[in-house]
Amino acid sequence: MQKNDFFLIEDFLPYILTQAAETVSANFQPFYKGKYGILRTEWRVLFHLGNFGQMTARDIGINAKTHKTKISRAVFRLEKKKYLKRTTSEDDRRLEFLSLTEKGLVVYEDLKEAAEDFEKKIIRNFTESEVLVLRQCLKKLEENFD
Amino acid sequence: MQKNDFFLIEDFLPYILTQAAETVSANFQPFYKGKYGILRTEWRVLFHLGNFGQMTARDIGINAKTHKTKISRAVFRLEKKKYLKRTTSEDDRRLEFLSLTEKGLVVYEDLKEAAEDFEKKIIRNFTESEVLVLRQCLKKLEENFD
DNA sequence: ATATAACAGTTGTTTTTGTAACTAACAACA
DNA sequence: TGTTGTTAGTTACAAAAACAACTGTTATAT
Repeated sequence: MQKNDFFLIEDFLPYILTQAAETVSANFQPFYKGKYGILRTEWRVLFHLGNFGQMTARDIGINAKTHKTKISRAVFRLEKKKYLKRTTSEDDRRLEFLSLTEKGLVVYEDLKEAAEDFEKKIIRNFTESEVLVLRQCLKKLEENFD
Repeated sequence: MQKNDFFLIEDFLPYILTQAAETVSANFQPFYKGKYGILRTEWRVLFHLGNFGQMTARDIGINAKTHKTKISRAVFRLEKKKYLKRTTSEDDRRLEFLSLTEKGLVVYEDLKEAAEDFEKKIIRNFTESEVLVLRQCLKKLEENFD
């Protein structure tokens, strides 16, 4: 029972999208995991705080589309490494304002450089227009599920 | 010490690429996990066999860039569900040829339909040219790390 | 032949994630 | 003021992934 089958897994967009993301992520990971022993979610929290300054776990979770338990654990580990500090809000004592310590800021600045270099490297064989379209497409993919 | 800082995590290509992949994957998952209780790696193995016919775990691993322990356990679970069968090679008794059972083929055909529909859905707001460039870019990203 | 290395696949252990239930604080409204 | 519901964040437990060590088999090379 051989089917007239035009479907190819290697052309299936969700598959090749995930493969590309996994390859890129696997190659970027050494910069933060290898050098500082932090996981991807910790990298994300670090970069949110480095980028936006003081934030609550809640807001990081919303912005990074990451579950609160994952954020909670990442915050705990970054705190243990003394990369961030917490301050309970006076207005609403459920909230904690998170911000980077001096030590965390140093790590962030270093990883920011690494990130910039890495990004340049992965698009070195792209035209400007390709980069623009790629960004546009990734944005549209997200919007499809809002 | 406020830095002159143009880096934005939300523009960082590895980040938005991963975010897009995670969003798309999370929305596709219900089709195989919800309906058949299989995990992503199991879906990949199923689709490799449905697509290419008989294969060894080794070759699936190479093609899908997936570690052999992950493949091994996915094969075990698909076998337990009677979706695939194994045949030890006569020539090299380390090798096992894997192929879908009738039952596995039925599941594959159903999920193939779902995949085709899903893909159409996620690129519904894309121009033809955008899809082409997106595919080209994802391919180039992979090639950067071969 | 036989020792050594390489390979396909599995198993055991640890680490990380997912999910649900929980605590503590606030909000809404009778 | 209660009482009920919602929210921010944590914790406990189960599921899955990562990593290393293992078994059995084949290849290589002396």
